[in-house]
Amino acid sequence: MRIATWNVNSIRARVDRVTAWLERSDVDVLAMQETKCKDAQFPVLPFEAAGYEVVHHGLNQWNGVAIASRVGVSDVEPAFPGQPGWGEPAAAEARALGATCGGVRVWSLYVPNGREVADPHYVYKLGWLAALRDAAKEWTSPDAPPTLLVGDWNVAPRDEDVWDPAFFEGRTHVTAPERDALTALEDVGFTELTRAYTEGQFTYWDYTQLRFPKRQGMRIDLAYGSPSAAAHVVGAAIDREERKGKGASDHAPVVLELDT
DNA sequence: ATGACGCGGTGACCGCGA
Repeated sequence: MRIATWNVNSIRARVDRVTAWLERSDVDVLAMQETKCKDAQFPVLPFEAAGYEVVHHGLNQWNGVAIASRVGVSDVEPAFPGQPGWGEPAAAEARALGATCGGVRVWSLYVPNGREVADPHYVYKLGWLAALRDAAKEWTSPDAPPTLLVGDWNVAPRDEDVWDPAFFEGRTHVTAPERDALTALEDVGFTELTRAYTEGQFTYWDYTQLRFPKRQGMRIDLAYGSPSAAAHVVGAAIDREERKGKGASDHAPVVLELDT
């Protein structure tokens, strides 16, 4: 089974590219982030024509997460247990969608950006990741299905995961508390699954400043697996070709290969 | 070649992304 994650940066602007990629990539499940639309606006027909069912969670033009699957989708959850909200008063955002596809529990996650270290959004980001860790504790028990947490984590786990650590000094995505929040996932039994197969590669390049042709990117799109999921991983790849050309998302798709 | 930001919604700008 092949499972991919991709921050598509608006599914309505990108649906032709995304479905064309699906049709030639032999991917069974695609987790998408930043669909930027409400459920009724999601273009399901092109996915169905390609042979995929789609579940989507979108409340407005911000955020939005989806899962397309050609191996079934069941037990859909539009948030993880304890997921914090944002705003005054705090309200749930469309940043997490869980579904069981081909026997694997897949979570499509769009972690809050954080904006700046001094911004309340940064506090929200850390709280969101802490709550996810608490929920994930329950997903490593022997009777839980193999679980994958995939998406745009908005954290570069190591210095080598950004093109210039000095550029990011004092900025979000690289701070110790953010990195510790990912380590905490490992402490409850999850393992990052893509790095071993994609060393030195990035998943995101800013649209500005010629970041992509200059190879100035970040590794922020990651896949964490529970022990029973990690045991089945036999490969991973970042499809950098998809960042090229007019109409590309600023993120590349990340593909995970399982021996199931 | 991989090339100088791009979404959506609103209203001819702005919020947001990272």
